[in-house]
Amino acid sequence: MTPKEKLRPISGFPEWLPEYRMVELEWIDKLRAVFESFGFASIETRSVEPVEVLLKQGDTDKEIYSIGRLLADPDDKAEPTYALHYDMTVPMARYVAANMNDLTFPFKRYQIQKAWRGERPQEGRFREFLQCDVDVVDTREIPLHFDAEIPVIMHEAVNAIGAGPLVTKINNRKVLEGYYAGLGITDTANAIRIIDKLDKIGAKGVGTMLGDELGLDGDAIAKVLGLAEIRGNDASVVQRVKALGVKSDLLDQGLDELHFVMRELERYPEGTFVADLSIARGLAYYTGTVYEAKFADFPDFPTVCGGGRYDNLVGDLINKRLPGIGISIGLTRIFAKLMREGRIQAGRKAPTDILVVHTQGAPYSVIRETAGALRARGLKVEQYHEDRKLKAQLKYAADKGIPWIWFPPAEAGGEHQVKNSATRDQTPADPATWLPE
RNA sequence: GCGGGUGUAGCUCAGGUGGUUAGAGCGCCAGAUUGUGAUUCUGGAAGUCGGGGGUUCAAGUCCCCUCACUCGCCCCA
Repeated sequence: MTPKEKLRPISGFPEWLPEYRMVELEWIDKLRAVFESFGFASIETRSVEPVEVLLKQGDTDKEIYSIGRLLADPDDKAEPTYALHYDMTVPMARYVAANMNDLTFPFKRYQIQKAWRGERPQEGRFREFLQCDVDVVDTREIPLHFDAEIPVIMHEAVNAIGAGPLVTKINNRKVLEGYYAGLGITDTANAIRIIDKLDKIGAKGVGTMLGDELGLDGDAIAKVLGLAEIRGNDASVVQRVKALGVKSDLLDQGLDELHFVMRELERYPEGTFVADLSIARGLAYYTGTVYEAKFADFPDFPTVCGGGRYDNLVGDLINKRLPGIGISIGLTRIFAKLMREGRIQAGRKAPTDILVVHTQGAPYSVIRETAGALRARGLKVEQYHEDRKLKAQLKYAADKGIPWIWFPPAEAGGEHQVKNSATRDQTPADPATWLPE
């Protein structure tokens, strides 16, 4: 590997400059505040899981990164295979199952962590990214009210970081599965996968695929498309689904649930939460309400938040059924897109409030004690550790956007001065009492 | 996994049809009557032209392979 290659960016592993990272940190603080305002507690799970834990749920062809020790013996069968987690849901399920006795249910937690996926990167798709998950897990049946609360939490969180407006589409897996069952479609998983392409390839393309791949006749295709085209802001969509005349118990149950959720969300501005019967979500473990949110301004950009209800995530891990519901916010995806669109106002390059310059000839102890006195009063203070020409020190402060410059006296007991970077006013000041502004 | 595009200084890029010691702007460092930020001026450091092979008297330039980045497809929590 040449030195040049060592320096190259790695596709899908984004890094931000300090001025942007500061904004990202502010976002994280705001998201935390919203999650905690709803009573969710934070946990952090390890970055790796046994490969079998990650593969057991969902599909088996996941693009996951496995990890190993460079010094491991490749023939050692006892060496376990770990992999970086590709979401927070599966690790959370494992964590809950492992700590059943010590958790109080319903267990409500949020997690803001990196996730890793090996998929080919492209705009909005990374291999290492930050994700914020909010979930509720219970040992008993989870009330439907959570189905309405979860998207509200997400909505408030996204608003808090100024990333909206989003359009959140809502559907219910029971409606899809019940409807397809009522039509006699057995391969619901594939039907859902094809329907998911409606936005991309249109009704005609979807109809062709349904015919070619699932062997549906024109009548069934029309029925499937008829359902997928239903969307609306309120509970009335339920009537329109019923009007299609497909019958099944599961469908009725799903429609009742969807009706309840949409009724609860009717108080939000039109277009914020929309029932959309074409939304399916790829993940296999969803069993009820599903959510998918996109930027209102960038409809072609991939989903930025997604989630839903699942009957059971831990069934393979312990002999117990733990239903849950949650949603995930794609922090890196949102951040990178808004950055690309120039919507992120980069702040200062450092948190420093005051730069204490190295006054020519001043004893180092005077400079250090000056900085210490200011720092002890809660200010963010850095010293210029080199007796370099003032011009260079001031340029450093200007380049970093440091708002105040402090001039310690050349000898102990002398006069201190402070300068406002913006106005360039310079006045005597006492490090024991001085305050900004 | 498949297809298109692109790889030259820290960054953004020039370098018709091959031809002496590979350039610019920005950035960086130093200086312009010995310590207060700008602009300007002067000087300086910095590139095995992504890597390997081939054609040729001669390759940054042409051919092949390979790697990386990037856009799209596939897939997608």
